[in-house]
Amino acid sequence: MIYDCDYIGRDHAIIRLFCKNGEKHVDYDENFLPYIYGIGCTCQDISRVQGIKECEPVSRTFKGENVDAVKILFHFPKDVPLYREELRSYGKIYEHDIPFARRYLIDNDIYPMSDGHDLKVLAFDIETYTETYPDSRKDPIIMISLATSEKSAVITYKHVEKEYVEVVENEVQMLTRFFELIKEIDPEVLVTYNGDNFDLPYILERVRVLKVECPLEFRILGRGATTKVRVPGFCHIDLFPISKRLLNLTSYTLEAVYQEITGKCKSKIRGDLISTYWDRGGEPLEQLADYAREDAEAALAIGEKFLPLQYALSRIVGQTPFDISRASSSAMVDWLLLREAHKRGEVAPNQPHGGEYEKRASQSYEGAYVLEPEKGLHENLVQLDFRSLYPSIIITHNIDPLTLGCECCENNTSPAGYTFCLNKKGFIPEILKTLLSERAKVKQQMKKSDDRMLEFQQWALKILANSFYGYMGYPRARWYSLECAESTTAWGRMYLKQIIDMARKEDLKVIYGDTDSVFIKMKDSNVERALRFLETVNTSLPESMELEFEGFYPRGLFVTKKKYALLDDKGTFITKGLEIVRRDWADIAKKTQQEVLEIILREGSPQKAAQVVEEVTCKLKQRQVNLEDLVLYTRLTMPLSQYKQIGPHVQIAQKMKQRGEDVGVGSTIAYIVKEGRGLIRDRVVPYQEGEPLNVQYDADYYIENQVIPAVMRIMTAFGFKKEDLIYQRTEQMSLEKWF
DNA sequence: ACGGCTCGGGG
DNA sequence: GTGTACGAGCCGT
Ligand SMILES: [Mg+2]
Repeated sequence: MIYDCDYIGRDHAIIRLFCKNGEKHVDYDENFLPYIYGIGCTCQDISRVQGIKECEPVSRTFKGENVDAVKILFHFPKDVPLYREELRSYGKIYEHDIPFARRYLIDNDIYPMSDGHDLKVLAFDIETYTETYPDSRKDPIIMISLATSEKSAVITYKHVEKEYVEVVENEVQMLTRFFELIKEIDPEVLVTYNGDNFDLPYILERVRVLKVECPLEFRILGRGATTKVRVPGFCHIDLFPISKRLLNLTSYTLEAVYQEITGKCKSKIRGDLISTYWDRGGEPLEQLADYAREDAEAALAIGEKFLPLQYALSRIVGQTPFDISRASSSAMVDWLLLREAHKRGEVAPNQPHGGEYEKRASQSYEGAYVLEPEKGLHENLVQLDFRSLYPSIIITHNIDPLTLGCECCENNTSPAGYTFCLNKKGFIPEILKTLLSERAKVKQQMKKSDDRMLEFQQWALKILANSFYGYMGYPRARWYSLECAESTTAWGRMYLKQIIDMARKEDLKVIYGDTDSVFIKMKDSNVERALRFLETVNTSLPESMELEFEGFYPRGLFVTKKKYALLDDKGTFITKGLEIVRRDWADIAKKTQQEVLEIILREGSPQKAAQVVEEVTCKLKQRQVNLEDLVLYTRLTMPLSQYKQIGPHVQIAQKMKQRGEDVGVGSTIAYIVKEGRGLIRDRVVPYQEGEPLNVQYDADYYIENQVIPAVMRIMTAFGFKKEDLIYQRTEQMSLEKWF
C-alpha cells in the first residue's frame, strides 16, 4: 500500500513511492519523464526550442474528437514552467501544470491506499512561550506533546512531577528528543491541528534559530493562507482543514471539534496565558502539561475519526492522502477526471487562464427552487427527499460538456434551454454512473460484512458523486460548463415543482420545499398517506430518479426560506440557517436565541418564548447581567494602518495602541459597548477578564443590536414585532386594552 | 438585493 | 511545487 509519493534529484527526477505492506519500504523509479501535450504544432517546430528532451507525435482525442497531438518530453519537472511560454508560441499546450508525482500516479495506474490501512499514527502539538502573539524567532517552544494509540507523552524542560512527562535540559534537547521519539515510534502518518500554519513552520524556525540538528525535512509549500507542510517520508495530515469541510460548527477550535466528535469536553488554556502558567511553576505548570497532553490526544482522537474517510477518498481519486486531505471536493473531482481522461486517451482541457477565472467566477446562474414556507409552528411533518437528485439528473439527461448542443434530441432540452444528446456517451455521466454503481456494490457487501472500511468507502463515493454538479460550476474546473450546471439546477427545479403540484392535487399539505426535499403536514403521526404518495410519484419518475422517505418530525418551526428548526422523534434538534454563528455576537444574544428555540420546539409555546426575551431585556435594563455575557471578540488580522473599514475592534485597537499597549496582528480584541451618543465604534471599551467596568454598558445597544435581532430571526414567524419583546416599564399593552 | 470587505485555526 | 484558497457572514449602498 502506497501512502505517499514525491520525487528527488537535481537534474534528473527519481520518483519515490512510500509503501507499507507489513514492512515499510521505499520504491524508486528513475524512468519516468515529465511531459506536456501540444496541439496544432509539429515536432519540427518544437525541436527548435533548446532544452526540450524529446518530441513525439501521438494520436489522442480532444473534446471527444481525434487529434494529432505532440507529446513534449522534458529532462526535469521544473523545466516545464521554464519553457511553457516559449512553447505557447508554436501552438496550444495542454496538461502543463500537473505536479510530477501526481502525473506519475495517474500514468502508471497507481492508486494510493489500495490494500489495507494499517498505518501508524502519531499526533503531536507544541506549546510556546508567548506573551502577545507568537514570534517564532524569539518565543521558545516550551512543551511538545505526542500521542499514539498506545500512549501519550509530554517533553519539557522545567520539572513536572507527572508520569507521562519527560524532563530534559533545554529547548534544544527537547527538540532533539522529539525527533528521536519520532524515529523510535516510526509512524507513517503525522497528525496535527493547524500544523500547516502553525506547529510545523514554528518548529522549523526554532530549528534554524537554535541550529538544532534535525533529521526530518519540512517542505513548506505555498506561503500565506495556503501554506501546506510536507514532511518527506511521512504523510502529514492537518486536521483543521478537514474539520472545516466535514463539520458544520460555529467555531473550529480544537476544543469545539473534539467535543463535536467525542461528546467530551477538554480543558483549554488561553494562548496568551500559557507563559503565565509556565512562569508560575507548581500547580499551574502541571495543568499546562495536562493541557498539552490533552491537545495531542484530542488531535489523535479527531484523526481516528477522519482519517479513514481521507484514505478512502485517496484510493478512489488516486492521489495521496496528503493532497486529498487538503483538496476541496471540486478539486478532487478534477483529479479524478484527469485520471479518467488519461485512461481514455483524452487530452484534458486547461484550467482557466488569464482573466478567464475571474470571468467564470463572476458569472451567476439560477440555483435550486425554494418554496416560501408556511410560516410558524407545525406538527406531524413528513420529509420526502430525492435520492441523489443532481447526480441522477446528470445521468438521466446525459448532461456533459460534450453532449451539449445536439439536434437529434430535442425532447432532452433542459428548462434552461440547452439540449443534450442522448445518442452518445457523456464523459462525466459515464464516470458518475461508475461511481454510483460502485457505491451500490459496496452497500451490497456491507450487508454481508461488517468491515468498517466499507462504510467509509461508500461515504467517499457519495461525497464524490454529489460533488459533480458543483464541479461543473466551479470556476477552476478543467471541465467547467456553466450550461451544464445551469441545466442541472433547472431540471432540479422542474422535478421539485412537479412533486409539490402532485402532492397538492392529492390534497396533501406542503409546508416547505427546498432543492430536493418537501415537508408535508399530516393530521397525526400516521404517515400512511405520505407513503402511498411516494409510490405513485416513483412510478412516474425516470428510472434512475427516486423520491424517498427521509423522516418524521413531531414538530417543526419554519421562519423563512432556508431558516427552520425541527424536532425529530428521538427528541433531537435540527436547525438550519437560524443560529447566529459568528463570534461578533455577544453570549447574551446566543444564549437567549438558543433558549427561545428550545421553548418553542419542546414546549410549543411562542408566548412563553416571548416572555423569556422580555425578561432578558428587563435584566439588561436593570443591569443584572454578567459582564462576560456582553463581551464581543474580534481578531486583528492585519496592521492597523491597512484597514479600510474601521470596525469597532479596529477603533479600540487604535486607542489601545495610543495608550502604549501592544496590539499587533493576531491579537484578539475583547470589548464592551458603553453608553453614550454617536457611532458604536466610538463607544467601545476594552474588556479585561475579572476587571470591573468603570463605565455603564449600553443596555439599549445590547437589546436593539444583539438580543432582539438574534431572536427576531425566529419570532417573526409568529408575527411578533420587536416592541412586543422588549420590557417596558409602562404597560402599553394594558392601556390599549381599555380603548 | 448586491457587492465589497473581513475572517478563520494555532500560541 | 509542471497547482497559489474559499466560503460564510456582515456592512454599507
Ligand atoms: Mg496545544
